[in-house]
Amino acid sequence: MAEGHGSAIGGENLLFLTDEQLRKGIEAMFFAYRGFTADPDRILEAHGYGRAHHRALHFINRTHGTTVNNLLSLLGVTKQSLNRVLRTLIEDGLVESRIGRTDRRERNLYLTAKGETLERELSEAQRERMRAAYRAAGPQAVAGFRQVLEAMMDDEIRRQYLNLRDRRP
Amino acid sequence: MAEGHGSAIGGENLLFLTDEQLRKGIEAMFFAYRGFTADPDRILEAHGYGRAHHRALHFINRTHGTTVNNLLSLLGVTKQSLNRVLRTLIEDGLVESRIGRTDRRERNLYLTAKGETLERELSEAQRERMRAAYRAAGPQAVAGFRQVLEAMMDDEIRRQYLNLRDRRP
DNA sequence: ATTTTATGTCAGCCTTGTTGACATTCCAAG
DNA sequence: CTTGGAATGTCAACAAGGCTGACATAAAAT
Repeated sequence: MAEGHGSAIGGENLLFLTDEQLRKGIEAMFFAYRGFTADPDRILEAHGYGRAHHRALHFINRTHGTTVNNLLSLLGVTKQSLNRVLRTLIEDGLVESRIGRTDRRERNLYLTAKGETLERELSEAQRERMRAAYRAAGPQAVAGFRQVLEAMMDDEIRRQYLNLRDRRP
Repeated sequence: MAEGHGSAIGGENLLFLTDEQLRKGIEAMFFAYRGFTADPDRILEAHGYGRAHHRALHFINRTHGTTVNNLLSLLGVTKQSLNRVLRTLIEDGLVESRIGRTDRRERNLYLTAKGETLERELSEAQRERMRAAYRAAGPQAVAGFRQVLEAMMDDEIRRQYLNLRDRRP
């Protein structure tokens, strides 16, 4: 299968990329993502939630008071799909939905104390795995890891990702 | 990124990792994985398949003649779940299932010409994205990327991942 | 001869994605 | 003030793709 296409040759920073190397990268993404979600998944299951709940909790915690629309574009799902998850989180008292002050059509979303507790439990498990991986790989590897991941995102998503810096009040 | 993150302090290879840096890594994984699957997803949709079919095609292509059990442990799903996908791929003439020669209980799985065509279409789209990301990030980044991803895998999965090297006949 | 293994299959359930339709609320333009 | 459109919520229905449990078959292993 197509060995020997995709080779960059020459001057400075060019890579010699075989399809085999690229495939290993693809497989690494696939398997690593499994590890990446494994710990939160276990915690979520114990609480009767799924990954969708985790994502909502994460980004509500990340950008306090975010609107539903903003959350939708971050998560990349339909409002109906998000709404189902959001409803259970609100019913269970993990998320608070406040009517917008300036625009009363909007809802501003916040974690309750209970929601923050679960979010912290989830993110600490995930951070711990990330921390261990970072330590094992070393500082230079970490920088490269982030660079490649950012380059892999769709443009619009990358913009949103970068805008998430230091937004917390 | 990489402004002052991943700074090595103290003795050898120690990292100073803030929760904020770890969170950016977590979000990078989440968003990058979306990009990672975006191109194949579009192709799959046009053919009436889903990600599960892609994964099966990938690993059958990767390890020609693999058994169902082996595929199961690579994919990390139940046989019922895999079987549903596999059945449609066989019915559609993308995959061939041959009775094992030494052990006739086993089924050895192969891509047909048609299956190889789709697999190549999918993997070329995915490789192209990976190649672009690698080029944008540079060789050092690529090495780091792989190191962090490997460190993030569960041990058993990493073993399987490493065993996939150079297995192709 | 019996047990175990590998596989397939049926049935049913859950999560989480989708579309479509429709109601409500409210800002903003005419 | 009325009306159009935007933001949100909700209901219904459907699909993909996970899961469990139960059961069948063939073949290997004991």
